[in-house]
Amino acid sequence: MAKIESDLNVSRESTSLRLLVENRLRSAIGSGLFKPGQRLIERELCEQVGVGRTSIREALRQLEAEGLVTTIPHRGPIVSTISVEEAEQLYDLRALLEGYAGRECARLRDPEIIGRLRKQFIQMGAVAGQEDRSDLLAAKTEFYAALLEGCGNVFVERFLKMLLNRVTVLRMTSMTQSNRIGRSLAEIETILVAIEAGDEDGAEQACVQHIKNAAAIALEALRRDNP
Amino acid sequence: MAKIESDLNVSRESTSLRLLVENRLRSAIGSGLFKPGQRLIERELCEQVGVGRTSIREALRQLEAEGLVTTIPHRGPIVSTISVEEAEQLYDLRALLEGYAGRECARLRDPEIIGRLRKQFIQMGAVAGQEDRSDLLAAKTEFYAALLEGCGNVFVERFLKMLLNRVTVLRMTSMTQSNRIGRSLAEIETILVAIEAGDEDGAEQACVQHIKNAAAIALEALRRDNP
DNA sequence: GTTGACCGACTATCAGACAATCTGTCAAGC
DNA sequence: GCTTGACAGATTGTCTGATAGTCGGTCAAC
Repeated sequence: MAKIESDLNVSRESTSLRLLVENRLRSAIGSGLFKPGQRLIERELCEQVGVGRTSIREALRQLEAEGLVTTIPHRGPIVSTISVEEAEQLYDLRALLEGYAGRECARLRDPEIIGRLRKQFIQMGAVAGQEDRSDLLAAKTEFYAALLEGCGNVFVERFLKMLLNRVTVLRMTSMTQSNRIGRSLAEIETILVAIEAGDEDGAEQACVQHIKNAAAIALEALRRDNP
Repeated sequence: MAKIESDLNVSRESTSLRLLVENRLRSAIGSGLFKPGQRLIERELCEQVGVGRTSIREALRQLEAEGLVTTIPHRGPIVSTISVEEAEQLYDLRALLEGYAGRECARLRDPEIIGRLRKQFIQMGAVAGQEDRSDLLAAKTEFYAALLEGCGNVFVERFLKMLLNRVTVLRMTSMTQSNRIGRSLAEIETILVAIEAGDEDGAEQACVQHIKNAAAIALEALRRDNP
């Protein structure tokens, strides 16, 4: 339905330098270039990104609203750290929301969404053996994106995206455990099968269980690092 | 635990003019002074609030992140409108999150939280007969605040606050229906009783039902106005 | 070891300026 | 009459420079 439009969108969203800065900083934090706790000094960011202070500041406000950075008054912004308690709460909420998303996906059974889910699942299986995990992470991200879209609730989608941004760092650690990959794939297949079958309860359960397992790994790693 | 600290906090949060502006604008929108769809012209806001453009803009970015205002590129920010579909989704998510909050309150049974809930419930009963509904609204807001805090999950709390900001306008319309007050009070009592009894399922159910009822009224009113 | 003054590093905020872009209008042309 | 194109006004997007306030650390004095 929106395909024609998007084809005409040559570079219509190039508007707003702020959004570019925002995404740049977001990915810099997500990729670990900026580490949790690190100070983000406005002038340095100006030089690094090559824009004025105004754009930097407004982008930082946005990230602050998302919880990705924390601004200490008269001290400046830092990359948000996450305590073990917060991580637990974050995963609890994620389980709740993703369970809901899975249930709704199973209820609605949008063919396009299911196609995207299956495609990414196959892709994940294909790249699971690679040494470099970035392809796997990309496929998993796409899988989640389809799941969130499929629930048909823009608020759930937005909130889950915010949560996902916050856990990206933790997710990397929980992914590196190679013995987890096999089980993770199996869990995702369970989700997929339940959605395709329209099994609402099963899809919800599978999503919740998947998050709980990922949470257990991530939290253990976090507890080990931050005692 | 935090009581001593908060007593010493003379005016420590007076820092950051931006936050003041933010809350000012938030309440202006919430109270209906700025109506949905209305344009918010930066310079006018500068004059009205009495601060520079920087502060206005950064506060607007924050509100934009919360979904309270929408910025149209090169046109400027407007107070967010809400379609019927979005309102439905918003209430669905609210039911999910508040159900969780109620369940967790019942599980944790923090005496301080329960005290606050009961106090606000009594207060609501006391002012329910008043012509002016602002006292009732205030008590209800406090009740919710205690409920959110009591769930012990900062993310749930933050998200629900954002959702509540978005529905405040709708809530006013659903509140004005005076025949709803009695039932609303009864529903809240059900929630309170279940929490006090530690009945997790009951608390969740009661919260969800309460939201669903409120949603039905609000959505009907919305459909009537925006066909 | 504590107190107090001082300095440097930043942020917080403001004011002014210029370019880019959207909107509406109004006349010209078919 | 309807479309097209040009033009002006309004507003944002962005940058720059400047001032004041605040935090953290240092270092001497008591």
